[in-house]
Amino acid sequence: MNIQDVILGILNKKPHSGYEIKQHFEEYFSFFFDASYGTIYPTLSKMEGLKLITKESVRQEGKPDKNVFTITNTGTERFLTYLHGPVEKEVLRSDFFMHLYFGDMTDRDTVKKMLRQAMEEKQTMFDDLEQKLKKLDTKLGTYQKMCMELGLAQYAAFINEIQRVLEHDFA
Amino acid sequence: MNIQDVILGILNKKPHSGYEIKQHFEEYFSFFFDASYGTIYPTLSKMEGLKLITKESVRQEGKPDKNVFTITNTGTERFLTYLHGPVEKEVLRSDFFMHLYFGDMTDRDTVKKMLRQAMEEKQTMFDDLEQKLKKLDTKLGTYQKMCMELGLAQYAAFINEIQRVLEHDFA
DNA sequence: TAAAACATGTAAGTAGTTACATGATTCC
DNA sequence: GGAATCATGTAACTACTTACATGTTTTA
Repeated sequence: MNIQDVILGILNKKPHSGYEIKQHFEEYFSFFFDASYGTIYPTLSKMEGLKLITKESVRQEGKPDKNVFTITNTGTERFLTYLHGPVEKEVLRSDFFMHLYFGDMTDRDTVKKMLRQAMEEKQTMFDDLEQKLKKLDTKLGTYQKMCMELGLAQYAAFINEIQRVLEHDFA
Repeated sequence: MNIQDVILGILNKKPHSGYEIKQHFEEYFSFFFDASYGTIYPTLSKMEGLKLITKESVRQEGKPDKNVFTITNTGTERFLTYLHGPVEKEVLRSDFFMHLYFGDMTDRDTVKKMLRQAMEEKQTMFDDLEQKLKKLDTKLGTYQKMCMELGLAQYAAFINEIQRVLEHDFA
């Protein structure tokens, strides 16, 4: 999976501008993927050069012009190749786990505070994702919902486990 | 969190060679952090230049020589600064979620297979981590165990949710 | 009139991987 | 003798972020 595959997937549903692609990332899959404008715009140019997508300038009322990108047949082919290909190993990079791992090098209270904070942050993420799921309910397909429900299940497990640890080991 | 902080944390317990550091990554926190030799060795050289660590060549019986690195006072200070500093947002990059998200662009059976495979892989990771936790029991500190238990809890939640989906939506 | 949202893009830098390259020693 | 493990390192490359730079339009 690279950002090109992800962009192709989004454009395969309907045309988007770079700005809209970034919004899609934030709205729909911020919890398992993200990319900045600094990656999106150069990638779109590159993909246009590769004939995977085409650009069209669109005038808007009350908003600046935008460059809308549409997927080509080559692009769709390439996306389906990705989709039918092997699923890459998932990568987690967690500073929270690292801090916890080395917790014995600081005092109990610092660790306790960190655990509480991590739990609260996760709870916020849980609430946000849950709200999003409710709000977008009819707009979402089965698989999009599954992604969010899986995300929620993992968040809930994390929260419960921290709660347990806080009660059991830090009483 | 960067790799320097992680290496300092490991060396703060006891001196290690680059090879041993990589082994530590794999043995203890492969599920939330990893780095290759291509990063480890150049980083160790850089850290030696910064006086965060010192190098000593050690002859071994039945094995090639190794360069053992020891943390300096400056290194310990720097590590504690990291440990007391803010916890960075965790980053997940999941090709599995991406494939699932775009599942409606392929057939049900392909998705079903993918879900099954993901569940089996997670189960393997769960089993490996659980076994490691049992095997290393006495060697692990409270916080190391917590990390592993948290990891297990999240794996279990993922597995259960996939199982539920497989029974409920793919019966 | 200032902030927020919409919109696009570049340049410099960071952080990492993969593949290559080498070599010792042990175990089968 | 060949595979596995131990051990170190470099070079080329990939992929990304952050900060910079610019500008429009709407809303408070």
